[in-house]
Amino acid sequence: MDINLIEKDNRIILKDVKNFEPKHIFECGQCFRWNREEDGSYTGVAYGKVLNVDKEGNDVIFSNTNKEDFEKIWYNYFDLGRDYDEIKLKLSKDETLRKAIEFGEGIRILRQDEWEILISFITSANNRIPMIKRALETLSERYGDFIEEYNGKKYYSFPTAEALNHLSVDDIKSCYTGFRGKYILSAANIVDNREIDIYAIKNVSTEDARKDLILFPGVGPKVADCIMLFSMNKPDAFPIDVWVKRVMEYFYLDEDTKLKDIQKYSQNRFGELAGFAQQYLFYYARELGIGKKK
DNA sequence: CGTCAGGTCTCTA
DNA sequence: TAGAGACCTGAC
Repeated sequence: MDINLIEKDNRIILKDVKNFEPKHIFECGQCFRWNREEDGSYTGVAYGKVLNVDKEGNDVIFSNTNKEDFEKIWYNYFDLGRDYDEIKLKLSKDETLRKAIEFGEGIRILRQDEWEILISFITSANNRIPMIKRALETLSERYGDFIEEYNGKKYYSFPTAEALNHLSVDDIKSCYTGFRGKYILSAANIVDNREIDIYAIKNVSTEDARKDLILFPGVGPKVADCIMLFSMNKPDAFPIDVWVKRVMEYFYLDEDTKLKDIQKYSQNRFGELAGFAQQYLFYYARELGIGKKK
């Protein structure tokens, strides 16, 4: 995407940006450490930096940053090199997706850190979003590094595998992780001891990456697909959570379709763009409560 | 008080 | 190989 950017006063302004809506990006279920401010902007931490993102008209404003970090971190993080017009055009041939895309037109898939996403989605299993956020924030406050205070709030980086590997299960459980604490510690152990190189998995095929990820305890097919989609640039991954299951059954399939059959159907129907379809459908389903039983 | 939430693990047939 | 139960925790 062509970027027309202005740098001033510790800000980067991207002029006339299409396919970029902070609410859609930060609330489509892919990230847990971005929070809405009173003015409607979002502040979050990624790659050890604090950033505030806002939109004014068609301009996107990144505050608390500079051109160097924009080029080094944020351009890639926000997937700004990808042509979302083309993706939307292809997916819009499907009538349900056309509506979902219209609804979440500003979604982009973030390119997040593999380790952080591994732990984040292990934490997400059978959990609620506010609880997941609280657990990850607590882990960061206690075991990450203090970065800076921004608008009166203190921000911490996500703890490293090494930092977590030094802890006991009870330390990790006391961060509201519940029964997932043992999985988190185990993942820290595996990554810190380099039994699995979490940063090399993206280099193998989606099918092989899924097999590698499932070796981590607490990682099943759904969490593996989240990790691949949200941190490994594998857009053919299609995580099926309760919302996606509901929306797929509601629009495309019978009730009580088995996960494996939904997986097959989606892969077949959406192919290389399945992950993007998943994001539009998830946001559409969750915001509208589609298929939710009373 | 049960139920349930961004699933996965364990055990059984 | 498939299906049932258990599982931290807290909000309803």
